[in-house]
Amino acid sequence: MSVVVRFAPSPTGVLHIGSVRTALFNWLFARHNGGKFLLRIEDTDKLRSTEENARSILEILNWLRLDWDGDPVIQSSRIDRHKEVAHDLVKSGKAFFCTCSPEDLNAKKEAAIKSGKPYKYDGKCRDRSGNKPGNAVIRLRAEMVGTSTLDDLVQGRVTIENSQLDDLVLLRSDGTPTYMLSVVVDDHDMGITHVIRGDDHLTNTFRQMQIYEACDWGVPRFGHIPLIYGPDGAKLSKRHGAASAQDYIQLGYLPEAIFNYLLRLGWSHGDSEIISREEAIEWFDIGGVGKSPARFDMAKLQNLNAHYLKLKDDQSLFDCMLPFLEDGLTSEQRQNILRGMKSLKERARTLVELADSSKIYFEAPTKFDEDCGRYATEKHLSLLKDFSDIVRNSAELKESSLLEATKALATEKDVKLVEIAQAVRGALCGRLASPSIFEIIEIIGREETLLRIRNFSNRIEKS
RNA sequence: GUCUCCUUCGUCUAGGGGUCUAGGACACCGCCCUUUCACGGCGGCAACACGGGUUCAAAUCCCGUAGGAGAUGCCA
Repeated sequence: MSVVVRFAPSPTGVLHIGSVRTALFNWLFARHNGGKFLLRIEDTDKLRSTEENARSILEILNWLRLDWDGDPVIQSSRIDRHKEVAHDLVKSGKAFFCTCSPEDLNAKKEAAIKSGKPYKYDGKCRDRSGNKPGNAVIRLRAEMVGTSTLDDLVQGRVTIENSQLDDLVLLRSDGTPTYMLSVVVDDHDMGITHVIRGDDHLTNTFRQMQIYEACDWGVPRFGHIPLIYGPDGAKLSKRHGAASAQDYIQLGYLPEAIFNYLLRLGWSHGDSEIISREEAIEWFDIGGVGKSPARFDMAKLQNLNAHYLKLKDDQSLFDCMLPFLEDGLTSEQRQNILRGMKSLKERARTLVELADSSKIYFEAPTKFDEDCGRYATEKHLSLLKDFSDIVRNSAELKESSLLEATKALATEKDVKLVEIAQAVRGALCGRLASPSIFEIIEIIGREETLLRIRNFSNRIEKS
């Protein structure tokens, strides 16, 4: 059986992270089954769609390495075809012209709601015949009796009464096709075998199935995956966890982490947590996707990201981090960051954190965390002087020899090593958390070390 | 309102009648390692929404209830 799936975003805004997951599941389904993963840009809402958005969607798919087959289909280029199908349906009696005005319909709807009755189109124009009246819409002549059943790949068997459905609009009064018509026609023409999409489309699927049947086309299989919610169970938004894929890039997440996290959200393979893309392709099964909606957990994403950060080699991690660093770094500064990368990446959860922590290798601290004040005493001032002497007099600045010398100093002065180390750390980094101070000294060198300690000491003396 | 779907630790989940005194991961807490912070190691806290059935046996099957979500557009 050959499998053809598609991802069909509309470029009306930024790509939501939930849509990214839909794309991921489609891609995995295609790759697992050796099928095709097609792309369709649903840009029929000309008012809200932009080229810019469309471009950024492709960028994000590329970023995640979700490669698609063939050229993207641009839905707006297919409008004539959609219209043709609608008119064919009128000819074959499966659809009809309707001249009810939106105002009339609205009035009927409000009346129905007011009287507590379920509303649906009353079929007033069903028996109209002849040519298209001026500003008529085309409605599907929907099946009203019996039931319809959908064997959903994710949701299982779902059945509804056809009486719930009504004669949906296929072509608007201005002659443009509706979403319902366009998806069906495009999915059919593109040879889509499996439609995997958000479960907000679940009930619409029954309407779409009727269009397939009216056209006498085979109905594809459907899989409706649950939406993703924010940490508080509400919709994912900027306020509660980022909402768009672009946000996560800016927050400093790696594509590997997003890939893994999104896959694990609502899907699992036993106890596996860290899943490579190869394993994902091998293991993915659409039936294994959970039916219940999942909440987005930033902490878990961060943990995964930290994991993938550590996995990356120093050079490529540096390249990933580059956009988060300020421009104009000298090649020496870059070299220093690279040398310190091994220890830096153990401490960072995101590229933003990594870039921030790497500052110690190209600029002296300009501000100091409050808790550095603990080491701003007479005693520490004197220790910093002694430590400076060690740095000044060491033949070469090696981590091991510096450590020995500092230990000796601690013994001599009868203080704990930590007292010296933390004072030095504060002076070098402006904060009390960093890689080994001796490693930092080895990288930034004698002059810079002495300078930073002097600056810090001056500060203490002033206050 | 009507229809549809969902409900296992705080979160993501394993589980598909007996192996469940319910497993893993993240988060949290404690201990160890340690010049700090991390990393790593060890340990701890913590869940089957509720009520009825069916069955020798139910987290697992059925029916209700409650709560949540989605659909009900000449948006996509």
